[in-house]
Amino acid sequence: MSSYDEFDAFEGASLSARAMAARPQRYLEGLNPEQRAAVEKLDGPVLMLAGAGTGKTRALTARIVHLLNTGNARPNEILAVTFTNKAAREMKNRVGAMLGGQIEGVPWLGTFHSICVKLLRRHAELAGLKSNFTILDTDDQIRLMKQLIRAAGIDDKRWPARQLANIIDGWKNRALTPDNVPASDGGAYNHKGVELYAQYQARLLELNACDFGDLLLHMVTIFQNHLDVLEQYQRWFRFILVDEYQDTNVAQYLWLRLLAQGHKNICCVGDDDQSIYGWRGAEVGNILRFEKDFPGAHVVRLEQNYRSTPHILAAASGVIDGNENRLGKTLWTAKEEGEKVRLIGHWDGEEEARWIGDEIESAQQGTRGMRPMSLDEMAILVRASHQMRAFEDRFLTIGLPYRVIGGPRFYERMEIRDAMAYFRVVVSPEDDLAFERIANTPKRGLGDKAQQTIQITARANGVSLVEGARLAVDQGLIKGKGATELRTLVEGIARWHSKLRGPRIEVVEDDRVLDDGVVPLRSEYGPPPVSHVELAEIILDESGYTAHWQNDKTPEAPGRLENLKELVKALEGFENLQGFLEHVSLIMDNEQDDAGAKVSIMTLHAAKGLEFPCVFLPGWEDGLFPSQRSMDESGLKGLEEERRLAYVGITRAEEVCTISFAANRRVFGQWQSSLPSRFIDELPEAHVDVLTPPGLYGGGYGAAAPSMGESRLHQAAAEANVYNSPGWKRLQSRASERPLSQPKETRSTVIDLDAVSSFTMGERVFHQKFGYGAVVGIEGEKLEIEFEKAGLKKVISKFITGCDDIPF
DNA sequence: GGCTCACGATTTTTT
DNA sequence: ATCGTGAGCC
Repeated sequence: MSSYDEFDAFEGASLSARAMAARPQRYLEGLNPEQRAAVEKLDGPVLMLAGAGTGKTRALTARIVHLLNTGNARPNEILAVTFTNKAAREMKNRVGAMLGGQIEGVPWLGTFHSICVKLLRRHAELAGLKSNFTILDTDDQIRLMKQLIRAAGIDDKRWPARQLANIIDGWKNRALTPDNVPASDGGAYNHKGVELYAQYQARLLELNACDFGDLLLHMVTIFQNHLDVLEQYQRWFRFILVDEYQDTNVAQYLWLRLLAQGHKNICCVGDDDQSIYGWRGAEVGNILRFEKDFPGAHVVRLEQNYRSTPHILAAASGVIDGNENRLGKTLWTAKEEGEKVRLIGHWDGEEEARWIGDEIESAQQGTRGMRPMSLDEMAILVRASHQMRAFEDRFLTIGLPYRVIGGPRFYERMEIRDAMAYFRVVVSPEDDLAFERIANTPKRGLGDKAQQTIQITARANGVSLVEGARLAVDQGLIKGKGATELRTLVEGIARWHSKLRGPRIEVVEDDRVLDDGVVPLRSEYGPPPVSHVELAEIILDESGYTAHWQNDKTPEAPGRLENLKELVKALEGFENLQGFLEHVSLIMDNEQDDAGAKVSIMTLHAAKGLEFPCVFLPGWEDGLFPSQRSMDESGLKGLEEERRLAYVGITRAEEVCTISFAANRRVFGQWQSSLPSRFIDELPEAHVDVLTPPGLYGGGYGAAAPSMGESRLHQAAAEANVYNSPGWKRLQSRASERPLSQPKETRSTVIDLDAVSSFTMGERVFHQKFGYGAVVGIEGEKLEIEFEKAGLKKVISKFITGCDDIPF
């Protein structure tokens, strides 16, 4: 019934559309009334305010399916944008699952960047580029800027390239081209910022390249300056959907607004309370202003939370209430009470890590009437990544498996970037930045002078660096070992390049553009002589790059070779090298599929969108969280963003949420004592349990806790300052010096019993994280090892492998 | 060209 | 503390 009702709202729909509308709509079942309203209100602007854990992805995907199923849109008329590839992938999968293979997919579902690449390749010439432009990552960006900075005679030590990159990124986020930068920003980068920005943009065009920010900026500029192009897409994209709208920056906002001007069917989903990316250009204002930007907007609030217990929700709400600029939502849940949010103070960061480690081990067994939990169900969410170390150290010591989420991505690793640069030069020999990177990697005896000669020769002849290198060698401008090696490299590149494709064959012109949403790529060549996977191996071998790491004796070398193998393996999933490079330039994620249950350690930012039954939130100290820097730089705005971060953290927890702080912490090598976070005061007392810190049974702090009654949590928290008294310091320092084997260890039955200590004193061993070292002590399965790089550590033997190759 | 030493920075991070 | 970078030295 209702399906017909809402369908009737669309006049002039074709018979086929009507027929499609009659399909069963199982995807609507199980949606709550608000979700359903957000799904079914198809025309006009819609703002879906989706609180944490309220089933926003579900509603969003149901909306796409509904658009298709009712015949209101064909797949290629829907533009659905996300921020991350992960989100895009998830949405694709869920839409695909709901459609059950009826429709191939939604071609214009992707990240802002991937969609812009697709668009920009079609209209590259309007931005002064060729359609095969390369996309530079941050590293390339910085190297390029450094060249320009030095060329301008600026001391790049006093004025780091990184800083310029941030400034320029900031401008691009605000959709500012060099000639649009407001005068008030003129002082940026020692008054040279705007000039260098212009130079940088010019250089990018010369290189036929653009950076991430350009993808959006170019498209916004094209839309603004070429009405015909804009109108074409305005007509084409009849329905627009945006995920995480609170994270959009000005450029993304303009891009969306321009495109939505046509049909005005734009549905933005987001949560102003989860806006935590202001520091990289996100404008909460975009979501706050939505109703003004899109008059007549329909606002739907998703407030039923399916994730957390009432105590957890209440604690989160109590904290976020402290923010002024909010659209306002009240989350509720049908779940049962559950445990209160737990709060505990510690003497220092190490003790905090030790306590959390113990808690995790007992949670695995299931204590205090709690069900036993798997390590996969637990996470530690920190404000800053340096906080992770304490946990890693502790968990390695007690043999608790953990995984760090985030951190350096696979494709950002040196060896991967080197290999990719090789592939890039082979695919496009005019890619100067890539050539620069690999020219002397591995070492070919090319010093600064030789590299300069190549640059000069290339520039003098108006050719690429590869060509320049060839000329320089031919003309004898480079001599000796370097010349021979360079000639080999240049010849190698030409040889590998020739293996990319087979012989040329006839092609038929095909200028289909938008009908299926994909630019048809037609092969102009016969099959290549070797597969691209084999070619990749050939390149890495013949260039000497593989050998370079095989000869490297540092502990990282084996891992790097392993990564290279993985890279080549990843190639198998692609048609050719070009396709792979395109994918990688946009998709920098790093799926860790390592088996076995592990506790997750990550930053609060990385945790957004995730959920765990049991969450630990350590380090709630003023200065660390909220971060001093954030408050110094952005004042109240910064503090509010930190508060939203607290909200995000608490709302990750499904069943148990434990907040902790330490009275003392080592920061940059200095001991520093700090006060509990102001956010702790904002937790509603009725939903919090104050726990007794370890080692203080019957002590002042422990006794104080139960008697809190009317007193504020703040007082309990402030008790941490009792720790600053000399007496406590003595007591505590004794407590923390207690040998690691005492009472706590007896509970650690998790340790792998198969790992018989087969190690001998003085044996040379290898550890995944610490590298090579020598065994200097053995206590059962616990080894004391003097690592060559990492120093003396105690490690469980199952994390250690012996090395039989080199006798120590 | 490769190594050592000193200096400086050091929130959060996607594409 | 620690990591990365760059200058200076062998």
